[in-house]
Amino acid sequence: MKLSTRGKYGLYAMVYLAQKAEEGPQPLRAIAQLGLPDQYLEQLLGSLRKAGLVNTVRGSQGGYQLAKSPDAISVGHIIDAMEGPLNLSECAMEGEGACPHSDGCKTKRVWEYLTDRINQLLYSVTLQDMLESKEMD
Amino acid sequence: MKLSTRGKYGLYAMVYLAQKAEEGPQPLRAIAQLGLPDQYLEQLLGSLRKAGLVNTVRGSQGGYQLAKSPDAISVGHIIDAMEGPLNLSECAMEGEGACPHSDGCKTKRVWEYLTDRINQLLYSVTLQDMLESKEMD
DNA sequence: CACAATCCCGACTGATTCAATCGGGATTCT
DNA sequence: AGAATCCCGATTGAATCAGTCGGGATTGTG
Repeated sequence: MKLSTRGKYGLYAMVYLAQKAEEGPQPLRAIAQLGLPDQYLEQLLGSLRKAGLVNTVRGSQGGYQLAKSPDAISVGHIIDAMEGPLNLSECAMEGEGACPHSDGCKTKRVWEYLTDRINQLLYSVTLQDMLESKEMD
Repeated sequence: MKLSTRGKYGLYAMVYLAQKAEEGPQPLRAIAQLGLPDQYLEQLLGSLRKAGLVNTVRGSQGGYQLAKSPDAISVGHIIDAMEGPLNLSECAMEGEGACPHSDGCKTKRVWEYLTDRINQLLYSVTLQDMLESKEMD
């Protein structure tokens, strides 16, 4: 079970933007210096923008910048924007229709519990924490 | 971000086997009554067997049974068997080669931290807990 | 022994997702 | 006007996923 490159690249880009937060909008090219394919990165930044995590300035001298302060943006926000909501069981999403399995859906409760806990964890680590290289234990 | 059906079906099957732990080996057909495609399920049980989580008895009257007691098998074991080890950054696996990114690999530490924490969580919930429908908070 | 029930296993297929590219359009600074 | 930039839908090739197929091996039962 691995994260896709979307999540990984997305976090790289966001950390970069957090580091340059005081320096005005960063053009795509600059971010892509991290070693990411730039046209692909452009797509990803589009998703981050739609999720309200980055702002863009168009035209010459334009670029991308964080839409909020680094302590208001967490890894969870980024993964959510890049890979869609974390949800271990689609069961947890179907409002309708009882679970058809004979275990009385014990599993459903577990997936919900685990999904919750993992989300708590992901939302608890912010870009600010990463910049400070906080010891996280 | 979702779990694949492998993980989900795998857990269903294991919960089923835990419930029937006292009743001898359960044939594939019986497990597939949960609503899982049986030939596919057969593959999955193969993986669970290779991971040492189930034993099989071949021949007539044969079937599958848990290889250990339900409190020795966790959701983490099952997901690991079904989907491979949880690893948010492939970076965490490459022993060689420094991370090429200019953020000094702050991200690597975060992925490692998160991977650890999520694993702790997954390995902390056992089949036994699920049978008892423990309140998990 | 023969047979049925069962597990074992590699090959295959169709659908979906992933990673990335392409081509062109719109905006804004100088 | 022109360059720098973001915007966006379409497309592609590869990988993975979900599931099927066909046949083989093992073992209890009559």
